[in-house]
Amino acid sequence: METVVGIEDNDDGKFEDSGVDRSSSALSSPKQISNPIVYKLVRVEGDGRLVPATDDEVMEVGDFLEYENSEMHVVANTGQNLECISIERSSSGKLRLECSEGTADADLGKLNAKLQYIEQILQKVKEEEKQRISCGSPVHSLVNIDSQCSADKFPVMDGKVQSETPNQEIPSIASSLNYTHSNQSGSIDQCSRPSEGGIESGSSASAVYSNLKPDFFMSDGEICLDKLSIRELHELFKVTFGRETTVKDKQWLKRRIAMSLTNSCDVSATTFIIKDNKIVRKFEEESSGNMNTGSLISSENMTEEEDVNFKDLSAANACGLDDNQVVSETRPENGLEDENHQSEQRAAKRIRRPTKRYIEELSENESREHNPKLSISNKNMGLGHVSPTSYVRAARNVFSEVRTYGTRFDTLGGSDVQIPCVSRIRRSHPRKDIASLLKIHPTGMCKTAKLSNKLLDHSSDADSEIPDKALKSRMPAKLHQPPSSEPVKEKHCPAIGTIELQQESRPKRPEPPSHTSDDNIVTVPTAKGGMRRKHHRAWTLVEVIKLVEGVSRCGAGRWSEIKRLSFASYSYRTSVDLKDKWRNLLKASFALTPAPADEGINLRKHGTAPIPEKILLRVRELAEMNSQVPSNSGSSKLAAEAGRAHGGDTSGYL
DNA sequence: CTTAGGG
DNA sequence: CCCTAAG
Repeated sequence: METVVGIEDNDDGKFEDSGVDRSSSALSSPKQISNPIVYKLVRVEGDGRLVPATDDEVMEVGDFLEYENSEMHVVANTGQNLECISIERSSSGKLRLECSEGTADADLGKLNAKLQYIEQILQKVKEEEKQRISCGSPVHSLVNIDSQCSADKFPVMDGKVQSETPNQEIPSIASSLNYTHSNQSGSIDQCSRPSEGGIESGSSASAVYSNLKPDFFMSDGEICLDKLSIRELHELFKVTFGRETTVKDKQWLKRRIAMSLTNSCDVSATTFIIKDNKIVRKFEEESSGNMNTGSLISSENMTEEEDVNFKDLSAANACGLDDNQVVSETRPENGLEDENHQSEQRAAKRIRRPTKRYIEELSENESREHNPKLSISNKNMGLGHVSPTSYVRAARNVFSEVRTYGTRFDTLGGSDVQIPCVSRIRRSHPRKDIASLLKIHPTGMCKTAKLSNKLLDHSSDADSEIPDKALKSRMPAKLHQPPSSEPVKEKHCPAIGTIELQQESRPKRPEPPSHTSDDNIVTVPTAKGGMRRKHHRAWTLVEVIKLVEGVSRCGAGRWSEIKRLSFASYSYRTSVDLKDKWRNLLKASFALTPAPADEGINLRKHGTAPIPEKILLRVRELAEMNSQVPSNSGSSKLAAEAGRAHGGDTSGYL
């Protein structure tokens, strides 16, 4: 949480130096790609802070990533190391802090022991996998990943353990993360790291497992936990959480354990997998209960993409759950089980689904803490026990629009709870609750929001691979990508916007200035008393061009079509946005050309000539075409110009 | 849900 | 941009 705050601080840093950011991301991206963990693209600021990559960023890197993906297996090792390092660097400070804060030494010791144990298990598994791989199983890629992950994890997991683990490279940070994670979902860094690891391991492990014994996995998964006696569950709980529990509720224990295992970083996940698939399975069922997960797991021949998806899903679920749990748990540190229980339930509720608006708000605010208010959003959700399905559903609903690949990325990001990524959903309606949340902590909420996002994303992803996504095809992207949540861009990181701009503009030409980077988020007081945020995302030249192109192709008025065709990659920019922008363009184009001879002149007039005249001309042309009424009585001007435009160079453009 | 228009 | 009405 605290870490999150730090991110928030970034605001100042709008990354004007997007160039730098980009470069960094680009550099890391390939490697990242190789690593499942790395998936999340993160921009490292000068401070060393990690900023979640935006969709745009992801897109940019996307090519890279995709490319890499094909080959990544080989590279993976190197990539991971690098990534780890980078992460470490950036986040280490925070992480450590948390660590210190975190669990008691005793707990740590236990954890370490557990981790070691897990590690051993993992080793075995790896070996098995390798053998399998050598045999030529398709899983190969997965295996590699897994091994890598495990390696990372280990070091990370036990800072103490380091000596034992071969990888000393990995900083103690990881360990701190893990612990922290279990105790608190804390800083972004932590979250991202652990979650990633966890996800990765989990997915990989699961994948592997599936290869080995698909059937078993499928059928038994849950059962194992069920079979455990309460005492055993307690034992497991103890190991997992480093403390004993008096709770007798088997269900609760199972849930708890499963969740923690899944979530918890590498170690837990790994252990989990290795020891009992069941647990994992269980977790999945409970959390996601999705066919998707199951199917993915079950399929032996998973493609990389699928794997990725799977990972994402698991990660998302895990993360979400974890966070929730963590939060709930942490608070009630009193240790009363009852409290924990309650908190857990609450968490579950929370996860279920914040309103879009809510989410957005959260991301922006970055409220560092989960507010109790979150529960409000949850209100809607059914209480009782959380059914996995409900989660999914909620998520889906919320993100229906968002769910582009970007969303998926989010999922990854989701794994990192910390990263502020909220997928931005525009049309959500503001809610009072939200408003209150916002007011409360600008900083906080990130986690929650993220979590929710993750969940949502995942769920959505899981549910579907939505055609759109598929179309877009950014499957790979999804892998690499992180996080991105758009919301982040706008709100948290101005940088994102900048980046985006760069991306787009880069190809053609840098846009003027200001724009991009700033997301002006202005909160406007509503009569109701709620605050509504206006996020402003400057239109880049590229976007404008795309829009014009789309209009030319589909015709004005078919915004949804245009959106699908030309703005698939832009999760923000709704059809309404397109419409609005077009309206503005029309206005501009008319205004612009009042005088026929002045193309050059137009420019001169306003120092700011964001939109090239050619485009405006083109716009005018299109407008005319649309209207098909050159003879508009109303605007002679328009007509005249239009005519001129036609004759002129305009047509050539685009 | 998608459009269109107003604010 | 946001919001709302209308198809």
